Amino acid sequence: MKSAAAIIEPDLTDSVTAARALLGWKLIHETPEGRTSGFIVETEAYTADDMASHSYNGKTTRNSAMFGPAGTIYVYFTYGMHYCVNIVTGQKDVGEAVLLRALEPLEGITLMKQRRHQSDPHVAANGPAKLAQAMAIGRAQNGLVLNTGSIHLEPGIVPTEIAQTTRVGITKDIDRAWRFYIKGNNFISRP
DNA sequence: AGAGCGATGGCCT
DNA sequence: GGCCATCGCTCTA
Repeated sequence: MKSAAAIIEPDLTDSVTAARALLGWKLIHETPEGRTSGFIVETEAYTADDMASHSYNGKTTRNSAMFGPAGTIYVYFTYGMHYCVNIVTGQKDVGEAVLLRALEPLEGITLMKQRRHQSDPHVAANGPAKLAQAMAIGRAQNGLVLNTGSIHLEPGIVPTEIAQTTRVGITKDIDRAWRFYIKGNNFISRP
């Protein structure tokens, strides 16, 4: 029989909708050290006409992954020491993405805590740079496409209630309420 | 060629 | 709550 063997994945067409829809999905990274995974519990959307977005001033070598097709991983380095992980959304050649800000650890928790030099799983991935470190996602993973390499996205949990706020740590277009998190979850970066 | 700065986190008070 | 470490990328000259 002809089943529509749909690889279920969140709709990444609209970046803001995708930021909300990604909550609860399971992010997985397979590395030689082992497999780590967690539920996405906090996100932020960045769009092409958004002054806070890295893509606002056009494509550069740094942000080129952001102009790839939806599902591409965009990793950037900031503050001289931190990596942050995004899932590209929207149309190819239009720079839009969803920043992953926090995970609720699921598999490989010991490894995540080791990478983070922390004993408390609650602080293992409760911030964009912590998430990147706990999952060992860095420059080498920039440009990977979800579910075609070492990084995968799978269905996870269905959020009970979603909270929406303004975004964190930006100085431009600060009024857009494009941060989403699972209300009541203990693994988010801040209320 | 070089200054300025950033979608942060950790430690200090 | 505030400060600062630290460096690649971007923009300007």
